Amino acid sequence: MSAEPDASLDEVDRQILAELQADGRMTNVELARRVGLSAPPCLRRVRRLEEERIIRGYYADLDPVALGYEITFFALVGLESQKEAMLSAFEQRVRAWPEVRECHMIRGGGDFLLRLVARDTAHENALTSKLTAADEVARVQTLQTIRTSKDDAGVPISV
Amino acid sequence: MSAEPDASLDEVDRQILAELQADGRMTNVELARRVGLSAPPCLRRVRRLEEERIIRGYYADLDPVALGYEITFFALVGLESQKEAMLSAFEQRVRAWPEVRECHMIRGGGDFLLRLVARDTAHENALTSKLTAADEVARVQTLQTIRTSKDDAGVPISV
DNA sequence: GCTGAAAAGCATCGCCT
DNA sequence: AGGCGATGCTTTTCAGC
Repeated sequence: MSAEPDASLDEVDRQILAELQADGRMTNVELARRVGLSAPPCLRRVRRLEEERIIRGYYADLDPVALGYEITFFALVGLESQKEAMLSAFEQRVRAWPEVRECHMIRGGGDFLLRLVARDTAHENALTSKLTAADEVARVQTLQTIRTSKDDAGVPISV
Repeated sequence: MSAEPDASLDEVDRQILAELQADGRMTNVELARRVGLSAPPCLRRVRRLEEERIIRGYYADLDPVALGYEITFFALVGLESQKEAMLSAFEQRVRAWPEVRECHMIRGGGDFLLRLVARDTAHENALTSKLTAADEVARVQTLQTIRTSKDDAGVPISV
């Protein structure tokens, strides 16, 4: 499923990826200028990177507060058992909750780390209760974010 | 610092945000068609949303593995004290580490949740050691991701 | 605050190096 | 592989509703 047959990325490809990671709406002409190519070969490289799923998509980064989500929090969730059926059942359950934005299974058995958003404290409490009440769930520890000093998407790119 | 004077987003604005959150490279003509506007007013709305920092930017979503980062992990870091000077010192320290992609202060005093990427296990161990060795740090618990079943950027948008 | 036309700029193709 | 030139869209501005 993941992208790299040989991961044949030369320096120009890495520069393209770094530029598009920083500004995904840049025009191809501007991108070409920055990496020192003319427009057509630059576009061909971008298309190849998209086809090989090295570029997985382009997203607008929105202010959660402007959209009514005052709270971002994480939850460490421990399940009743680490049987695969139960792990999958939990994953399927939270997949359907729009407030759960990320769900990561953690090494060590039966634990998940979730990232959630909530409109306010009442909404946050309701979500925590809904997690605690789920059949598969044994314990929930919420980690409420009170300040975020760094929030970079993606990965570092050394060009 | 955050964006909303009145958060005057009508239904069309929300639709625009939902579309651009899903595909940040969509042309303005296509966006206008989807939200039922002609191109010029649609572009004006997008510009307004950008100026008010409701749209904070656009980025390409890249495959970490293709760029050589096999491992994503989280770290729960407890500091020696919760004095503001020590909290800031820790934040400044990790701001300079490119492998630390997110740094969130957690309610309850002196704890941080970090998201990090590493090229391999050796790199991950080195990062964990570097965290443990930092002056401000009392304890580090790494939460290694073994499978991610949901990884949605942004927030849910009810149109 | 929208529409429609027009100018400028961009994406993209075919061909050449 | 990269560059050039041509074509059809897209973006962007501006007048008018």
